[in-house]
Amino acid sequence: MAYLEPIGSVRRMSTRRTNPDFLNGVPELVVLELLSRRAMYGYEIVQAIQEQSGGVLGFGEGCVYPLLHKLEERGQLASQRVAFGGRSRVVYRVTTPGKSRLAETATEWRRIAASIQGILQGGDHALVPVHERKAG
Amino acid sequence: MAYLEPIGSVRRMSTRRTNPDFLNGVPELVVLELLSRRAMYGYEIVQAIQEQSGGVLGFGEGCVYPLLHKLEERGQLASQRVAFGGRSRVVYRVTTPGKSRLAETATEWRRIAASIQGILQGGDHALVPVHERKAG
DNA sequence: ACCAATACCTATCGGTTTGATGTATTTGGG
DNA sequence: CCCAAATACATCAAACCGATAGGTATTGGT
Repeated sequence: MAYLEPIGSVRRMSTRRTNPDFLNGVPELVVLELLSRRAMYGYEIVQAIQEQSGGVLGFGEGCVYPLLHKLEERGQLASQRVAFGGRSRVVYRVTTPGKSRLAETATEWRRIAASIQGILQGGDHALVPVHERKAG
Repeated sequence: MAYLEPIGSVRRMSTRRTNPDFLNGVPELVVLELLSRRAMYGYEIVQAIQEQSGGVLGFGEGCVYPLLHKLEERGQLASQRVAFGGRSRVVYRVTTPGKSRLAETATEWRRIAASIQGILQGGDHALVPVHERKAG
């Protein structure tokens, strides 16, 4: 059906983001956090993450959209289709369970980040050999 | 409790760790950091991660051993089999390329962690990146 | 008409971590 | 002495996640 032209291959700006690892679970946390401030639509979130992170984070649409769907399935987000200039956007907001989830994951993140930070700054002090024999 | 257990099925304490996500790439960073202080063997590293993180991190052997092999393949670690009381341990140390790698990933981690921290504390006042500082 | 940006979506690939299991040796308790 | 637990190495399947590349449609600028 397609014409012989690469009509589908819309050589676009590329949604690539080249994130540097360390990111498991972070998209969820960030999306919940951003949406907890105000309702947003998917495309907007993708850009907001880039901007608010100063370009450090850049989760593509292929990461964000499936995540939004998943969070909605879980009942942590709710969506609403909103007409906007003859066009429609799917606007998401955080539900009450979603707020709980955000609180949990944010706390968890701080714990873990602090722990890693501690190890990275551990330097030569706090150098305890692992010869602690189980005393019990 | 049948005593006729197959000899191989050693019902052990289970190496499960139940880490809470947020961890992609972190094992590598932590292993390089710990080894940069002093040479260690695998089993020791697994325990050191738990202890030095105050129990927050707990990467199992199934995570650490393959990681050690991978890092060695990359030339970022070097290993040496060391006899120890009729037993042998594989002791790892960080190579020069490994130290570079550690420096890179540690810097990267700080960038990302700071960014996420910023978003989590962002509230409504938009934080503007302050990387305009430049010597010269 | 064309192209870029906007706006939604899905599918697939690859890497990582989890959790289980295998194997062998040493140590400690009864 | 025997057994269980701890030590110490290793590998593997499944699951999960994010990166990347597609796919479709609308709008606005030139």
